[in-house]
Amino acid sequence: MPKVVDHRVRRTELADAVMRLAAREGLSLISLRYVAAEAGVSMGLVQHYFGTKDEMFSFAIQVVRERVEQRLADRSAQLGAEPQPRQAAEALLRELLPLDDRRWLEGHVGLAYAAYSAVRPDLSAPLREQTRQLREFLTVQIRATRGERDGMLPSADVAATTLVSLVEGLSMHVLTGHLSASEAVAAFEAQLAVAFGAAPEAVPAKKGQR
Amino acid sequence: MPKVVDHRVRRTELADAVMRLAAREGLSLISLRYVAAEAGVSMGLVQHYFGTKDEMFSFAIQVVRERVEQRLADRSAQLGAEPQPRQAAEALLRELLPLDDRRWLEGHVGLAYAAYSAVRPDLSAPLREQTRQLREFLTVQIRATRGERDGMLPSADVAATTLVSLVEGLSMHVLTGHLSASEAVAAFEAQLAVAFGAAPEAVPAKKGQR
DNA sequence: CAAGTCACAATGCAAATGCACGGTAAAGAC
DNA sequence: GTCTTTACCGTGCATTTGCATTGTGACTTG
Repeated sequence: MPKVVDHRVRRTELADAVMRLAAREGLSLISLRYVAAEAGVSMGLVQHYFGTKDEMFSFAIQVVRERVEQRLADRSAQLGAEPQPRQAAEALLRELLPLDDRRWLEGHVGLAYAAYSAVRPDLSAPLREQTRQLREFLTVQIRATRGERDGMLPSADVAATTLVSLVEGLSMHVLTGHLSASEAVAAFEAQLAVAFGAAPEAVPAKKGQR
Repeated sequence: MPKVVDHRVRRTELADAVMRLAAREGLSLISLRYVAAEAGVSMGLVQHYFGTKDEMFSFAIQVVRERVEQRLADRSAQLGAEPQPRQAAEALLRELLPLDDRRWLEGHVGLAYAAYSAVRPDLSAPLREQTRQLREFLTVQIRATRGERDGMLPSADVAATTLVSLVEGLSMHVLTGHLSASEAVAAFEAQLAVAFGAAPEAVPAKKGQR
């Protein structure tokens, strides 16, 4: 074997270029040459590591998914062994909102891919599994918190579904400029209180405009 | 003037072809020739009515927006002059969920355009205004319903923001196959009850799987 | 009927696209 | 040393792209 090159590393570098372009200019005008230019390499190299454009795209979306998963795992570990259910749920979901540059970029990529994979369902299968797990986790956390009485509150799995979908919708509205980050956070926090039936703890109602 | 042709009509026919393609195959591979073929016309005709591809796209998104607005207006009129606030809110928001073929198609187009316009903010400005109005309307409805005591409920505008974003997120998850329509409806209904602080009215918890 | 205007068709074209392919150099195997 | 494998480059190519341009027939107006 000649020059030792870790394929995964190189491919990930290229996937990074893809993501930058997807976030900055949109998925549509991503070409092999454009990716090569963005990554600062030759086009032959891109071809060397990805036989086809679709393969490159699939890999890139997989990288995004793994990163999100990693971030969630990190955040989870950071909470310790026996975190309070509500704190855990809040931490994980908040991690999905586009509240800083990195997550804003990832959100854009995610949005682009959501539209893309709405047409190519094969690509969205792993992502689907990921959100399913998240929903399941939330259901458990919610159930653990309010075992006693869940009066007229929605059932735990409905509450979990609502939280996940709400975060998705809020993210989308932030990314498209329909909402400011602080508005999104306010709505999210309020919903968290609803789902866990927890203390109102004086929602500050700080509403920064755009 | 020779042959009388209503430009708006022809352009809308073409926009319909664009929307069908966007929903079926995605925005990315829409070409002028492809649109022409889908509409069953020559490519010269497409060029005749749209000077440029971007112009065609802008027009198509505008049509989608106007249709949604029209549907909301119709639904609103259908409710009579003095509808109950909660009924009105439910009807309008439910109109936005992809619960039948037509709205499923429109949802796909909307998702594609959301991703597209996340990169071209100029196109998303009118759409932004539209959701702003919807949010405002909901705020009024919510405030009207629970004037008396709004104990630990989130403030009316936060509740409105939450509803709109939730519907958006639920739609997205339905369109990408993460949720079934009935799951989405269940979550939506539950949230409506939260926002309006209304009767639990026995959420049937019917959860059809995908 | 002459003239002008407009709807639409057909072709052309430069640019960009994804990909195939051959070449080169370097690093290990022997 | 030779040989083989691999990383990477460069070019070529058929296809597709958006758009310009020119042509043609139908219709209205004078």
